[in-house]
Amino acid sequence: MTNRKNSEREPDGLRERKRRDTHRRITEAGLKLFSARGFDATTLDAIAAEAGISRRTFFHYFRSKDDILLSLQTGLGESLAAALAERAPGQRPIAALRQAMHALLAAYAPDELLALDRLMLSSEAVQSRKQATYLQDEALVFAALCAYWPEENPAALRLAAILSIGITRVSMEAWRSGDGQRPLAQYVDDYFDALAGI
Amino acid sequence: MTNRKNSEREPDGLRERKRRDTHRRITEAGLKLFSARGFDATTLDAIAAEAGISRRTFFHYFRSKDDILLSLQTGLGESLAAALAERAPGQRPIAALRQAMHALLAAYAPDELLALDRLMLSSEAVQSRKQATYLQDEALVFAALCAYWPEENPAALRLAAILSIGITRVSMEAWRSGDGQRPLAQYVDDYFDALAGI
DNA sequence: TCCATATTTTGCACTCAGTGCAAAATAATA
DNA sequence: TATTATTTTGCACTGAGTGCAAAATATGGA
Repeated sequence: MTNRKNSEREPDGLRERKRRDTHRRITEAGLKLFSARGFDATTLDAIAAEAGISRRTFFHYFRSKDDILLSLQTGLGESLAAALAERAPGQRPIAALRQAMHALLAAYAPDELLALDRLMLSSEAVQSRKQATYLQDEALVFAALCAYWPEENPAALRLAAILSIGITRVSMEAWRSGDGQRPLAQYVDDYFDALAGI
Repeated sequence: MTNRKNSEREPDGLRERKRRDTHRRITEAGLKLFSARGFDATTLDAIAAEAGISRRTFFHYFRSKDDILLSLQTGLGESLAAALAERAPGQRPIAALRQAMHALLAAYAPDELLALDRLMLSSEAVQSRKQATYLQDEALVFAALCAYWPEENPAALRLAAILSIGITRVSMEAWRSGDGQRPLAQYVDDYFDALAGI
């Protein structure tokens, strides 16, 4: 503990490079085996072997088998909260959220997302944990909204947060079941438009 | 398979009575031990012993340890959907949902709910699965809304479903962290009122 | 280059959840 | 009571995940 200056830095010694590499190899091994045999039928022994490490070492990189998939989830809440920083002055929360979501969508890589989503569907536990992360995303968005619109009614901001995450969720769902024909952004707009007629 | 007329009936022979009793004993044993030692520290062996059955028999009653707690969850989606049948003619979906939630709330037993909720908090897996059930509730409410308001824009009904479940969630949260001082129904009203100012 | 130290990897032994199978115990029925 | 259906149990097994301590490897300085 004499070494390592209170973290923060991203050192680039052999150690860190190897660590990142091992992490990547485990992820790749997991994805490869999951898609080949399914999540449940893939044992940690198989993943460790494929990644060229011991079973025990796996747990120094991931807390559980689930986490291989879950760690690939993009931090929706964080991203949305960050994108809110670009709001226009005087803009209403909902309008700002709509704009923030469009900004995010531009950065998405559709095909990988679809494939990952399908993999997650194959394990009940993973699926549950994934859905639970939506609530955390919602909390992050709510916090950001409170910070940026301190004069608004918190209850209304809470609802705005619920809606933004909910719209993301159902838009992705609609987009996925339409196999990505229409662009994701259009579904998002449909839902935001529907908000007026509620 | 010559017996049992395609289920539906709730026979009351010795077999069924014993079965129900065992189920109840397992639940009670689980709750007792969970609150005494915590969820994770309670083994299935301990639960089986406390309930007076063998470990193997446990799995004829529950699919997993989690399910002891999860099976106690009230079917929010089903109840809400059912309560929507009482809607007034010409009433808007949101107004009907608000009314339906009030009808439900009247039937709730606060203290048990609070205790159960706290137990669920103690296991990550249980918590995730519980939160995942919200999405199923949402789907049920959405289906009911579509059935009752076929002329409305489905996207708007989807948002209404999202909001109704979301409001339930955050109301319970606020109520729980306020330790049940204000009645749950007031939180619900606060959120529905806030809807106007979004 | 070699040494002392910090970190990572590994093996081993263990606990516990959950499953498949077949035999034993118990209830229903005739 | 005898036959049949259902439930309970024991046993042996797989696989996830953990604690511990020793072995292997990287780092930084002399």
